[in-house]
Amino acid sequence: MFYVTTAIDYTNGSPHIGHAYEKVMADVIARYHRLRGDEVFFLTGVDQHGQKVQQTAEKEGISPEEFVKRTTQKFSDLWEKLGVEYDGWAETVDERHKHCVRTILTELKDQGQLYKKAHAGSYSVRQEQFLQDRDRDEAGNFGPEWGEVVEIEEENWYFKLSDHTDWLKSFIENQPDLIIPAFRKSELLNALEKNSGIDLCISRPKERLRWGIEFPFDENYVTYVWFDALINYISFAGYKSLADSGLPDFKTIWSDRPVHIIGKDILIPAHGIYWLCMLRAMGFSESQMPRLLVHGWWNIRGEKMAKSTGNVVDPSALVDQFGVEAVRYYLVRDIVTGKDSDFDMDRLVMLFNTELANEVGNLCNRALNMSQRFTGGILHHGGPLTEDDLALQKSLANSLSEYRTAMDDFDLSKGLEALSRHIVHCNQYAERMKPWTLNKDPDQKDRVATILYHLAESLAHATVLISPILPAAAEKLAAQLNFPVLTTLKLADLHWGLLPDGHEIGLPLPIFPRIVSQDA
RNA sequence: CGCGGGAUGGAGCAGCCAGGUAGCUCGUCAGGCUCAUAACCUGAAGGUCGUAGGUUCAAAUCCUACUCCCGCAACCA
Repeated sequence: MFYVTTAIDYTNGSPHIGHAYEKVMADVIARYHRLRGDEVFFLTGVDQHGQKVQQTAEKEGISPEEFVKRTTQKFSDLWEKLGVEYDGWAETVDERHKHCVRTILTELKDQGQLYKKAHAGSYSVRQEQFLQDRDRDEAGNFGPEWGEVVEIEEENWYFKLSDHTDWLKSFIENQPDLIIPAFRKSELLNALEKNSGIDLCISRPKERLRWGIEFPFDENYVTYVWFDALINYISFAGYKSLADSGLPDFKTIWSDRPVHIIGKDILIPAHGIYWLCMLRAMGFSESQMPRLLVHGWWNIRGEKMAKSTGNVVDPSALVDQFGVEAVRYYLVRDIVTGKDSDFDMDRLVMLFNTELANEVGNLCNRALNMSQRFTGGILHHGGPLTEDDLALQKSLANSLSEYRTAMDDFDLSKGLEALSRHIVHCNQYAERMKPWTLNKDPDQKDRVATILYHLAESLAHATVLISPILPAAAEKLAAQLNFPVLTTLKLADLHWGLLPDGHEIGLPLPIFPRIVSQDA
C-alpha cells in the first residue's frame, strides 16, 4: 500500500497558496501512484486544538467547537474546488483520534516513557508561554512584546525523547532516502546535536489551555500540540482503533514506508526528531519509519508570505480567476520539489498559455481537425512506417521513461517537462510531415492517415500522463478522442496502438482556452 | 567562528551529490507555414556559470578563503 499524507493545517485562519501547494502536490502524487497501479491511501486534514484557536474563538465570542467547524469548512471547500481527492480526512477533534492519543499516552506511561516534572522559569502572561534565553534582547532583558513576565514554577508531563536520540542519529545517517531532498539531512543532524539530552514537554495545565485532549491518567492536563497533531498520521490510519470505528485496517495502510509530505518549517524538530522518536517509543521498527518529503515555500516578490505583512495569495480567488487547471499546473510546474519559488501571476498565465493552450491544446485541436477534414474523422493505422514515424514513437517512449523516473522521485516539475518535450516533438513532426499539403495529392491518402494516426495516438498517451496533474482536462481529452477508457488505463497498459484501426474520433473544442490579459 | 539555502546569457530557473565541449522556458531579432486556440515550425544574437586561489589531463560541478542576497519569535506549507 502506498500511504501518503500531508501536514494537517491549523484551523486558525484561511488557507493560502502554500496550503494549496502541499495538497495539490500530494493529490498529484497519489493519483500518479494509482496510475502506476499501486494501492493508495491519501490522508489529509486539519489540526484543530490549541491556544490560538481557543483565543480566536473567544475573541469572536463563539465556542471553539463552533469556530473550528467554520474554519475547517474553508479548507475542505478549497480541496473540493482544487480537485484534491483524499481517502481519509483527519480532524483532531474526532473522538476516534482522541481515543488513539489517550491509548498511546497510557501505553507509553506504562512503559516508563512519560514522567511528570516541575519546571521553573520566566513566563510571559500575555503570550502564555515560558520564555527562553533566546527570547532576550541584546541587553539580556525580555522585550515589551512579551508583556508582563513573571517567574513561576509549573508541573508538566514529559516524553523521554533523550532515550531515542542516539538511535535517531545513526538511523538518519544510515538512511539515504529518509529525507527528500537529501540536502535537508545535514540541517537535521545539526539540530539533533542541540536537542540531545532534552526531553519533550507534552502537556499543558488546564488553567492555561482547555482546548485539547485530556490526559487519560491526569485530568488536570491536556496534550500539547505534538502528541496530538502528529498522531493523526496513525490514528486515522486505524492504529489502536476500536472495532466499530469505520477506520481502515492499520496493518494494511502502514504495510510499506509511508510518505509524509511536509513543509520545511516543520521538519525540525517536529517530524525529523519528535515524530520518529515517538514512533520508535511506540514500537515501530526501522523498516516502518516514514519517509519525509520536504517541500519549499512560495514567496511573494522575494519575501516570505505572512499574514502579518498581508502578502498572502488566496488560492480560491485564483481558481475563480484562472480556472483550476491553470492553478494546479502552475503549483507543481514552477517549483523544484524541496526548493522555494517565487509566486508570479504572470508566470502562471504564461505557463498555462504556452504549455497547455498552445502546445497540448493546440496540438489536439489541429490533429482532430485534420482528421475530421482529411479522413472523415476515422483513424487508420496506415503504414508503412517511415523513419520519422518511428522517431516519434521513440520520442514518446523516451518521454514516458523520463516521466516515470521523475515522478517516482517526486520531481513533478521534471515529469511535466518530459511530457511537454514530447508534445513539442509532435508539433515538430506535424510541421515536417505537412499532412495538409500531402492531402492535396490523392495518391498520398494512406500517408496522410498514417501521420494523423501518429498524432492522435500520441495525444492518447499524453492524456494518460497528464491525468494525475489535470484529471479534468484528461477527461476532456479522452472525450474528444472519443476514447473514455483512457482515463482508466495504468502506466503498464501504455503501448503503441491504443486507438484501434477504424476508430472514430470526436470533434475538436478548445480544452485550454487561452487566458487573455485583462490589463489595459 | 550559530544553522541552512542561494549567486548560471535581458527575466525566471535546471545542471552540482556520482568532474569531461553550458541547458530549459519567457523575451529579442530574422525567416517559414497556414491543419490549428493571433496558435505551430526553422534559424540567430546574447553567459570568462558571484570573487580569488587550489586539486586535476579536465571544474558551473570537488577543496579553501572571501563578497553579496534570503530564511531561522509569532501567524505559517
